[in-house]
Amino acid sequence: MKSEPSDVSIDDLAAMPQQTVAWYGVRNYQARNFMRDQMRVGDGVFFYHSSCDQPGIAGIAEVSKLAYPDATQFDSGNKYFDPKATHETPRWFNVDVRLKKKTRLVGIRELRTYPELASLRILQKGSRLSITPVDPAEWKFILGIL
DNA sequence: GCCAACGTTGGC
DNA sequence: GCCAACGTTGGC
Repeated sequence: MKSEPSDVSIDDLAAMPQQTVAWYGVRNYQARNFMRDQMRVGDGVFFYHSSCDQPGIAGIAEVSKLAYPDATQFDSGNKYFDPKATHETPRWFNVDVRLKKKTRLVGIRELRTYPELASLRILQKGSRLSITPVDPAEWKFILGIL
């Protein structure tokens, strides 16, 4: 899961109550569907810093709450407000994510050097999705290089 | 700041 | 349903 550290960094997450953050503001249908349809409590998450000086994996987290409606879609003063969303039929969801541990920063450049990660979604050309699945083999491999 | 690669919008 | 125009993402 990508986060801009200027918004929420791994250290910000560590400082939050229960070291948990609601993953609000996702306004992409594919990313939403991953959260809503596939992510389950206890699923592992790589916390990735994007759009910053040192993009890369900054820590490990886990899903701590199943998908639920993203409150920001109903707030007309919020930048993530969606006039087409209603409480009856919410359009956007978020999960809660809890920090497991901060790791060394594994930069995207380093990630690209491993043949084992050649098909990692985030490394594919044109991949802009903020939430992407990680294969079990990729997950294990990355754990091994931390 | 650039720009490739997407996603979304809206007229037709 | 097509597709041009526009907006966004995100590494560099």
